[in-house]
Amino acid sequence: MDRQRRNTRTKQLIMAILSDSSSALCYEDFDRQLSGKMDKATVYRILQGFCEDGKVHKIADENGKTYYALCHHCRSGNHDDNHLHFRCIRCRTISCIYEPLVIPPLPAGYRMMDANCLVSGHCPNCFNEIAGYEKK
Amino acid sequence: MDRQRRNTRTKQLIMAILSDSSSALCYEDFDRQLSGKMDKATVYRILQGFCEDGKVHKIADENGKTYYALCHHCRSGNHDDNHLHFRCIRCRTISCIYEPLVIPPLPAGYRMMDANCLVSGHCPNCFNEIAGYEKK
DNA sequence: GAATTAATGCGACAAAGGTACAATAATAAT
DNA sequence: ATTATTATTGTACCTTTGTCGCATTAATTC
Repeated sequence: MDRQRRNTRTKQLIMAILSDSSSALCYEDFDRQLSGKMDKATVYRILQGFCEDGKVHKIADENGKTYYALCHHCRSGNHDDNHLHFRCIRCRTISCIYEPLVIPPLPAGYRMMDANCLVSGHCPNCFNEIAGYEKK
Repeated sequence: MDRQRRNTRTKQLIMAILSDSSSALCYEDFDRQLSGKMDKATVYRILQGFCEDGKVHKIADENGKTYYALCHHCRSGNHDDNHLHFRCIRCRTISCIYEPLVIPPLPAGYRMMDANCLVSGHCPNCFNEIAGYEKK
């Protein structure tokens, strides 16, 4: 029998922060928005729980730091987050890109079960700002 | 003027380990093959240097642990490792897949500069073993 | 062989995250 | 509404992965 989840204030807060954000968030982002009022362990445990429930997925950046973003089409224990993630090298934000991701056929014998892609470059916002500066 | 590299015994050993391996290696792998004789900091620094020189590239796994593999077409300061990396969920090895990787066109405004893909599943070896067991 | 300076070993340190356990607070049961 | 149950939280501490400063060692150059 599964352990029952309880709908606590902290979980609601964290879920609200996730819903309000257009980009993926790391622990520090949550801590800042929670004004440091919640313990580190609690925040990590809640995010971990959301992942187990299929509500949130993890994204590992180039340095291994973990970011969290809401899932759109996942079910508990059956994540389907094989979409692209984009890291802007200027503003550092990571966001989900929901274009269908086509992984090329793998060499004979490989069986793919999951894909995790982090593309980096300039996001539209930053690209515009850079272009703006150049024109001046 | 760049700081000159010196061709030390340790560097040769680490390069030999990399050349002999068909999969990407993490610090522990190097440490084991060096029988724990080299200091942690030294090993990390050498690997870091190889990366700067375009000889080696880093791969971050799902948990942020770093793996290292030889580069094939990179120049110093100009890495071109946008190939797929494959993590076998059974034997845990990570290997480079040199099939051309086609990133789908990004939404308007995004400028891609680099891509990092970690696909996971079963490698040919493990898939065969699993299939073998099922038939018995 | 001597001088120069890159590389190494050592110890301490840092960031990201997890764990054990007692205290607290959602739910369920009465 | 009150009590019982047990999920959740806070606290303190630990682990893993990796970095830094600095004195010592060893490749290169002269």
